[in-house]
Amino acid sequence: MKILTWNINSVRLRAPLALRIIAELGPDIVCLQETKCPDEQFPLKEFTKAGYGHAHYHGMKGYNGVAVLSKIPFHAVRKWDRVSKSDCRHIAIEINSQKFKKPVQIHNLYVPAGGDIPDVTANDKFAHKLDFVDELKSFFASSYAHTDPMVAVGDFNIAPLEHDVWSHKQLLDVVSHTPIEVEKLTAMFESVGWVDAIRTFVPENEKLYTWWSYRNRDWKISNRGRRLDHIWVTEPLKTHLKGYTVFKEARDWQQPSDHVPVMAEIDL
DNA sequence: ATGGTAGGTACCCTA
Repeated sequence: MKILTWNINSVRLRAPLALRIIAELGPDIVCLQETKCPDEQFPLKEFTKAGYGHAHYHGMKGYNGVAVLSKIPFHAVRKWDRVSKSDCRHIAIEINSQKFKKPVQIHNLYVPAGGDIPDVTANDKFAHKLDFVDELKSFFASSYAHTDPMVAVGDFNIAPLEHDVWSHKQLLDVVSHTPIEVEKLTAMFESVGWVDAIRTFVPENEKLYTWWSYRNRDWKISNRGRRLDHIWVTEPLKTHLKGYTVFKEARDWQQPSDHVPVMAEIDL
């Protein structure tokens, strides 16, 4: 089972790129963030034609939005408001697996970016981001057990490790890598004993990025990246992890997203 | 220290 996550930054503009990614990587389940698309305008037909006939999406006009597209059937579709906002950042599905007695929960998350100033009193968006991660921590801790088979993917907008950013020192005061954000994400990580699936394949002392700003003359030459996109699994799935892809070449395509697709292969 | 780009919407917001 291949599960792919990608911050697509407009699904209407980049559905053709999503189809190209699908053709090259062959994921079973595709989780998108920043679809920026109301549900009634979602380009479902293009994905259905490509074999992704099962869909669950939750979007709004202009901002945010998350979607799950799948080759295989799923059930128990859910969506949540977070931090008292209906801003389309958290949905989930369940799939049946022969390997586990319980269905596997798959959560698709778009954590708020948090604005520019890393100060909750000066910046409401930063406060909202921290509250959002706090709420996810409580949600996972109270809703699930460490023994539940689960996957959480998405744009978490936080690069927790020193080598998840191009310069740990220079980004300590930059939103996405501040100690308070890392502390909150770590608490969420511990809520149900998540495992960082991609870092089981790439050692922590190796640089790994999934996002490069649009605001660089040449993203590849400056290579000031961050690892903002994640795939986490719970302990029961850890020994079932078979491989990963960070599809960097998609950053070089025409009209790219600033995020690249991240995929994990899990024996389910 | 600064400003740089992109998408959606409506001429400014968020990233």
